[in-house]
Amino acid sequence: MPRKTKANSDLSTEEKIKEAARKVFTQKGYAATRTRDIAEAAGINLALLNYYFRSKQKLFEIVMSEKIQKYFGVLAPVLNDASTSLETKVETIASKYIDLIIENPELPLFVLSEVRNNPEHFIKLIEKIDFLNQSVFLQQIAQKRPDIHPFHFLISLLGLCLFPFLMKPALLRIANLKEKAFTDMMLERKKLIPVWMKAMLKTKSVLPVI
Amino acid sequence: MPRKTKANSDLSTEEKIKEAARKVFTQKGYAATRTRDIAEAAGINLALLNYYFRSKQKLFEIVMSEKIQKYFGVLAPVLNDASTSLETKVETIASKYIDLIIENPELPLFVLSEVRNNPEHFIKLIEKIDFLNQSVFLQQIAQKRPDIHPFHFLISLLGLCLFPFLMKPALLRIANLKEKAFTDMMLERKKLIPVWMKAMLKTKSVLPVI
DNA sequence: TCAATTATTAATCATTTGATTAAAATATTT
DNA sequence: AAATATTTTAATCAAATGATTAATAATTGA
Repeated sequence: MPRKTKANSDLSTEEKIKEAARKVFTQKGYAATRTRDIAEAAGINLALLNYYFRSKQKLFEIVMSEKIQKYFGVLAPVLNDASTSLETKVETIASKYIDLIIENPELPLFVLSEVRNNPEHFIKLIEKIDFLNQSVFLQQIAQKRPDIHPFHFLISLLGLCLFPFLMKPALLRIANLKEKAFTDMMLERKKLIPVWMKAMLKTKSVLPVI
Repeated sequence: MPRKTKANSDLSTEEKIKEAARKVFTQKGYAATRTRDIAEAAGINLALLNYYFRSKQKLFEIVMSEKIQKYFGVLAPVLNDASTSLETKVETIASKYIDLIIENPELPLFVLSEVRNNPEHFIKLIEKIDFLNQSVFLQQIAQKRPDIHPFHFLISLLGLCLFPFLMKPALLRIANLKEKAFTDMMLERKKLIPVWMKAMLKTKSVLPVI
């Protein structure tokens, strides 16, 4: 067993493994990742992986937890801030989210894939974001557009931010973009999305009243 | 070798395997799928899989090709129709796409994951949609909004259609939706998205002129 | 310093898994 | 029906892979 009791000066091995795991898992997904890949990427002996983290699964869960926290942690405080306007929230979310994902471009697809493959791992994490239902953000939307389910707008906002990163490989090829040009476009979207969302919230009602 | 020369009355075995492969591959992704899973789902002996399709990889490529064709095949004719307005195109795409995905809800994530894991498999297929660059659709957008890269709008449109399906598992849980309610929301989006896109295309310019 | 603890390594295990083989069953042709 | 071709099955192989073990090295605490 690895010791955890003592303040060990050199955390590097354990951290190296986690770092490598983050990288390989996010790149290839759980099933396609071999523990040997992680060991190699970390520059450590394969057995050390099991020494520090019992199993591939355990290591994955740790890395995953952190990722999800990062993924949704950005949202929570913004969405529940009663002191800011809806418009401000949209601006903040678009800006923070796009920045976050520019630095973790593989995160969205990774999370979505793994939620699909192992939904049970995410029950706890999803419970953490149950606050969303009662969030100030959704209330503000509902107030402005009582005719449309507020989740329509939340999904749209997230989709406008995230989807380009999901399409990135295809996009680079089809639109003939370089990495830099793609990033620039995503930075542009930080300005575009709030404007778009504002316009979307203003549109006339088209859904039948029930 | 399976014979292919003769008009065999009973295609069922080969087709059963493909059907099962479609299902299991799209549900779990390539790496997490075991040929035994497919065989079991198809109710056939494992060896038959290799008898009809040499290898897991070959079977996957066949199934994949068909899926992608379906995925992008809907777009092509619509995007290149010079006789319809931009608005009409947006309506048609939103409507057709959402219908398509309601019937293949796992398709988007499957395609995106596999493009990530094996981009080389998709080079040919991506070449097929190179027409997009010169498509009437993009030209119409560029004409209406010369200040914004037309791909911004294409991505947004696709994102608004597809992203809810990617988020579906989380959404059902968080928004407390049932399957039916989710589908209804997606049908609503067929009306909402064209209205939204129209509003987005009308917004005032916010990007700096270069 | 030296015993005890912790970390690391190489070798190996056991299971999973894609694929093959040889024999049996079924269908087709003559 | 006999011969031939095709399909299906059970058994098995070989490689990959997650995990363990036993020995060694390094570190720590007395």
